[in-house]
Amino acid sequence: MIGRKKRYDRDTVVNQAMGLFRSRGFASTSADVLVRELGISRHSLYAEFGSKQGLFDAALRRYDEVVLERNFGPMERPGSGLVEVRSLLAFFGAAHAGPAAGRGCLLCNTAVEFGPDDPGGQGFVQAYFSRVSSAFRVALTGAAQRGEVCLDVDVDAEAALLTSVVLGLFVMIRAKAPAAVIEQAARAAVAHVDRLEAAAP
Amino acid sequence: MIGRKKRYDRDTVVNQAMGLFRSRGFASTSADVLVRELGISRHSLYAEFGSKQGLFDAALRRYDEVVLERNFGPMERPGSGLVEVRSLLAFFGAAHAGPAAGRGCLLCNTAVEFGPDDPGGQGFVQAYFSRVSSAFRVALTGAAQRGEVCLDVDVDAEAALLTSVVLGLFVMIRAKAPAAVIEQAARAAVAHVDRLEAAAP
DNA sequence: AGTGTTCCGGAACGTGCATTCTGATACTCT
DNA sequence: AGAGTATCAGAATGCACGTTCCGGAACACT
Repeated sequence: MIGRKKRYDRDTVVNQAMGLFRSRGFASTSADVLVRELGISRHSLYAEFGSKQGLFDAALRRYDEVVLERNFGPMERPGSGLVEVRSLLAFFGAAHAGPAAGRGCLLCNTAVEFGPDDPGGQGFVQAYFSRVSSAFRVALTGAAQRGEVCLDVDVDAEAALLTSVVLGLFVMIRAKAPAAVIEQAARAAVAHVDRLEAAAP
Repeated sequence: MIGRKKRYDRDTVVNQAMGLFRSRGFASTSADVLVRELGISRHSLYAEFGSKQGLFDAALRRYDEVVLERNFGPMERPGSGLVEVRSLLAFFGAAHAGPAAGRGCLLCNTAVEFGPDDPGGQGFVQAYFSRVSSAFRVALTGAAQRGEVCLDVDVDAEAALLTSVVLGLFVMIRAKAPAAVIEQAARAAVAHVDRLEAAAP
């Protein structure tokens, strides 16, 4: 390797871009803003990522690897069950007060911003829906196998319902809906999960 | 009234603008597109609405008056109950195949596009959250008073949960998530409402 | 030190945007 | 018909955007 040292760190740049896109959306995060906030030169941005879209793709991938992994990973691992589901719902129910307030979920925001058009042609949004609903399915299937829930529970349908609930929570967290509504929704979702438990263990 | 006749109809313009903003979002619906699609001259657009934002405000108000009224109005009327709730959920569960496919809900989309920033300073998004959650609350309260549901049901929490569910459905309808997930989510939500019914009538 | 390569800061380019302006057109009223 | 007014179609304006280009600066190697 010859030449001048990079004054930026790729990982840091992608992480910060992830935060900017999450707060402001893709369209209204201008190249100017990116250069100003990321501490990377305009030239390097294009050399490293090709385009604003390229950086966005990298940010989406990173979001999947880091944030979705942290949130949904526990449900995806074998042996997961209702504990993990409840924990996730409680976490999102409190997220209106944390760093996600006014930002929501990057992938949910992207799904709405781009609508049916795929951003970047790599299927991030569809993979997102698939990952979230699968995570719930895995956890509920595990719970069913261990007898944690009634046998007549429709795992697929319940997983889809919980997917819808968390997407709705993301919308409300993003738009700063009243904290009470967010908290109550999460609490009622936990109560719903409780009701899936087998009556007689 | 003196002078040339308008060649546009204000109501039609607002309705069509509502559709465009719903499909493409605010930012990426350019003034060019509006002029081309609405059959209104550029000059008249600004004379009538002041700005693109002014037209957007009118579209949001119209959406509230027409679409929200049609969908959530039945639940808001006194005497509503579980029938109206179930009917709404079933309707949204089938919306992925209708004209809303790839478009979702204008106000949900706006909530995500603008995030915590109010579009137009008239509180449309917060009023939206309030209206949706209230509609569910009214219907559930009515159901409780008529003994349709168990007395120990937390009406506020259930209303918040259903709000979250429909917002999530809107996201999935907008981004064309798999039809099965949307249908299952709505079906499980209906089943959840069924379970609120009093065991012994 | 000198040379080649890589990166930086910022200017420059072309495009598309929201908005305003201009001359022509179509209508109402006398 | 003629005068006056409101609307129309499209050009013009000014700005912000994504992207490219350029001269200088910093590093690795001889």
